[in-house]
Amino acid sequence: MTPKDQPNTPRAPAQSASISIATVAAKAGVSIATVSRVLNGLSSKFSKATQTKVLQAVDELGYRPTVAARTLRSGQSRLVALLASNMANPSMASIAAAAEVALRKSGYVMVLCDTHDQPEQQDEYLKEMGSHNARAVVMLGAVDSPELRQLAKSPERIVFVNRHAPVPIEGERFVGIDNRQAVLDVAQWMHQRRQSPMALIHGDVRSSATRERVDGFVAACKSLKQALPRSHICFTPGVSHLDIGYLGMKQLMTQKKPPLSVFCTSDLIAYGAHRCLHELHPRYLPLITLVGFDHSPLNDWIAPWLHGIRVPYESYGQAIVSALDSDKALNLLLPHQWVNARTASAL
Amino acid sequence: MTPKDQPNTPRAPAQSASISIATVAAKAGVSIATVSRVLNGLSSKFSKATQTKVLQAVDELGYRPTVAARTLRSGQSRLVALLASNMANPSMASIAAAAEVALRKSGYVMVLCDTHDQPEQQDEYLKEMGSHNARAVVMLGAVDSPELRQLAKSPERIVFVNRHAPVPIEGERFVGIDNRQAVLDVAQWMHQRRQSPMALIHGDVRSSATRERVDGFVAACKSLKQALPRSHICFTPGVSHLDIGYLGMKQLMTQKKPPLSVFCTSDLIAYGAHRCLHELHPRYLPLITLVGFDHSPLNDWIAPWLHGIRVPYESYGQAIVSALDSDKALNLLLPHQWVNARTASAL
DNA sequence: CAAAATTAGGTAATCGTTTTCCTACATTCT
DNA sequence: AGAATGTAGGAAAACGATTACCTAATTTTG
Repeated sequence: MTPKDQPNTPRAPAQSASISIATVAAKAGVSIATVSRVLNGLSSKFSKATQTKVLQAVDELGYRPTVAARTLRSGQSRLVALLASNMANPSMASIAAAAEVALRKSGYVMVLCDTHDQPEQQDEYLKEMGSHNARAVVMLGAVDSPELRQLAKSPERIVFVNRHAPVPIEGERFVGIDNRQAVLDVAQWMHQRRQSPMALIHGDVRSSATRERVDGFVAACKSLKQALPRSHICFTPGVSHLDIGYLGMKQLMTQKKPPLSVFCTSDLIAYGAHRCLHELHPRYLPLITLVGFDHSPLNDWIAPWLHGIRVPYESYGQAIVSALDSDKALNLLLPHQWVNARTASAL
Repeated sequence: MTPKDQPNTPRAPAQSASISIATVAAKAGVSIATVSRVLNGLSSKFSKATQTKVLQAVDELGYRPTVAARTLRSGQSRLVALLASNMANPSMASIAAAAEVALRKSGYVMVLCDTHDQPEQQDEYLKEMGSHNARAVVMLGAVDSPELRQLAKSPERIVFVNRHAPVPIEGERFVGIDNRQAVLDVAQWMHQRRQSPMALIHGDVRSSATRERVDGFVAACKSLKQALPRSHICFTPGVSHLDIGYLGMKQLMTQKKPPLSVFCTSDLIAYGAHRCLHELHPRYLPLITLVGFDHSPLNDWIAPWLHGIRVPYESYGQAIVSALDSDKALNLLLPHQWVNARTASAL
């Protein structure tokens, strides 16, 4: 027998008629190249008539380009990775949700990664995204790491959200709010209401956002001539924000003059503080004003006693896309808002 | 000048020495094929010595395979899409976070998609994932749609979480909890505490999870001879779970005999109900027992007044991976748990 | 010891696009 | 009219892996 007539490989078993660009080209009676051009909008490369033919064929066949082939050839993909430092934090989840919607609308596909604030994890993800030819990565709470520094050489491929780059980056794209102004608003509000003594419970200052809030608040107090003794500034390292709040408040209540108003640099911290009062000092609950930072929509329902700065997480999505598509450095500061508690006291 | 010596295209600008499998092969002194075989563990195709050489070259070069090329050739990717019906729901966010970690650990990459419970969005995403050659899709609250029915023909590529497939599927992979048993626990607990009259506020029963909870609770009440009149079962279509709870409770309080205990089929509904009591009937707050369903860890902090069924969302991640890797139909029911409120009343 | 089987590894086809050359007209400029 | 420019579209070379097929050497088997 000749080598030809031995088709013992029975072909791919009825592979549901995988339609490729070639199928479309055949149906439309044009070349593969032309189909590609029409699909990619390379105008002045085809006539109106051809375009119609091709698009109709695409439509009838329900053809969709194979992403892998496109990515391989062009070296670019529509993947955008969102590296979040801690998805358990509801505000991060909000941002992720908003980002997903906005990215999708712009034709991107979002990959979600939780770095747990660990450089090794972050590096692993960054490498992974490299081998996926990811268009960009959105750093929602970046930490310093070798791979990040490497990637920072292409600043158009990174967007920093809320927390600035851990090392200064030429051409940084940033999305966040004006933390200094926000905490100034907080301090002024507290000052007007004469709710001294004041106190501050804050998170880890390795995050630039927290640092800005802490420094800004301290500075604001000073300029308003509001006392904020060292003993009224609390931070517990190594525990969750909820515990930071709980422990911080517990400590504050041991002071000779317990504070009448407490600013917490995140809502989670405020939740913790509230819980502490609730459990250990219920009589103080109506007397102490708690101010948080984030103010997710859920607050109106489950923490109506909480004042604070509302961060417009819904609009982060669009902002992130803008930063992504910007061709130069960008520092997008979204408008924040002071929100009064819905109930009179911390009850 | 000859056509040759006209390199006016200055090459890709210092493209950081893109290293491919060929680079590795050259360095290790073997063929491309051998490198590929070593990397894919095709043993009995290379010797120990070769393996060492190759792995060392890979290591020294910091080589990582290009995902697109691999996907294109093999027709399979490590992408897994998580289609969530509503990421604003904290329990979905919990599941997403858990799934991400577990999938990553098994070498998958998770793509997050929010379908907003709309069939068109869901279909769009399913198509998108098709053109990405996604390994599988995890449906976190599936709705019926043409594309889903199409995909259902390969049940090994779908995992349904919490909510069963909208149409019966041969070989369905499912991850969730035993809703019937859970609501039986609820009813029995209420019964023992003699907290009649009882009431039920539930979500949209188009979700199989909600349906099971509603039907199960009604059946349990009947078998326990607990009255649960039609007027004490509330549902408001077309609004968020928070509003369902708020409006449901408002309605219940207009009854001649307001309920002493209320079962809500989700925590969000319970939050809404609580808010209603807080705002409109504060005197009833200490008297009425609220029971929720989900019990995210945050509840201990911000809703300590809430009883309920704790759904082990942390372990969903591993379960989803198991379902994914299973070669046959699977119905994974994870253990739930009754959780008492941390405070005595709804205060 | 010859035949069969196994091991080790190279060659080249292939996956489905994008894109660089080309060619062939049609139009506009000098 | 001849040259230059623009428009429309085809042929074929990448992109970077995987894998079927083949060869040669080595080991096992009868």
